[in-house]
Amino acid sequence: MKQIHVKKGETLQKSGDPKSKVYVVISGLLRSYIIDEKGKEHIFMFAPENWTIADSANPKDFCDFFIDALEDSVVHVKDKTVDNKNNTQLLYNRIDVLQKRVIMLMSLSAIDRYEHFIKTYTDIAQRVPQKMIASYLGITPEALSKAKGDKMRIL
Amino acid sequence: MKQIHVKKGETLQKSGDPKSKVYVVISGLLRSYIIDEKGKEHIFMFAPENWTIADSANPKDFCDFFIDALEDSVVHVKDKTVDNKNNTQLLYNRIDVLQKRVIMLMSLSAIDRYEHFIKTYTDIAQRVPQKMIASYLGITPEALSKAKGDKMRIL
DNA sequence: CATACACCTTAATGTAGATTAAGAAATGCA
DNA sequence: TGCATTTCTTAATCTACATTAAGGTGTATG
Repeated sequence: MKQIHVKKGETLQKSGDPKSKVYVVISGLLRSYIIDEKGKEHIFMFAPENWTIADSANPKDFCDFFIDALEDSVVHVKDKTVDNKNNTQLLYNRIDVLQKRVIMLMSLSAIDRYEHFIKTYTDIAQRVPQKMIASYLGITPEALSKAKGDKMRIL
Repeated sequence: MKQIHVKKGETLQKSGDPKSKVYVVISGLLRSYIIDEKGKEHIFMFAPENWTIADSANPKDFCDFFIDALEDSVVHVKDKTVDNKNNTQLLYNRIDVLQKRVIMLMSLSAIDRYEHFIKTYTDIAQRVPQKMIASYLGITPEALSKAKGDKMRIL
């Protein structure tokens, strides 16, 4: 298990890479995202300190995701085949987050998803540009800006 | 690990139930779904033979999901705390499916999600009413009906 | 058989969010 | 400090999907 330093903007993993690793963020901030057929980015998740970020859970598959650094970061790189007792709890946590994510995408409006995001990830929300939050929420930056503006005007 | 018989329409688990189980479908078909604040159903997943269906992965949390039978089914009911070696692979598989689901919700149109669903779950698609597929896709039955109609007319 | 019920379709209208474009503000860099 | 680049906002227009409502089909039930 080695520890590496990555500069802001540096890419750790590209979609299609054969071997994906598990990255444990010691300090800084990483993200994972896809690029769809239209060339549009969709951020899948952010990973600040003490979070784990990794690709499609199955170690034998190719990567779906790009993973890069949004801030200068220090990262532990682990091999997926390394399996320890605690691993199961980590997997449960990831499934839990994913389930909630799908539910939100299906049942909440963009602005509701935004507010939930702000509440749940206050810290992250202050550290990434708004357009990245929009990407995470599954909407365009313009739509988010407008939604926020509309909200303000009502209050 | 006990085996139970459930009739079509029977509910195995309700949102808010304190203890969630893991259900392994021996025969028949189950589904999990949520009911949002507006009372609208959103199907999270279908589980035909040999599939596992379970709630929010963390065993200590309350259930998010309703789980019921769409066909007369035979189901193994397992306790989540029962942990064996194979379990890890099952968790990886679930994470993989969830990841792909989120990606689809964010990057594909309703009709594209439908076609992907048909391709991936041909069997399921023939066994559940269309309105349930719509719910799984995150759209209304009307929208799905229209999208299909439009598609036919173009070809 | 008749009636009810669940499901599918079609159509009219409404709306959230996409797209495009332009300018303003913030940030990075020489 | 000044310039360049990225990010945010606003606004006009467009489109996918939601909502509502009505009618049609199949199937289970008295």
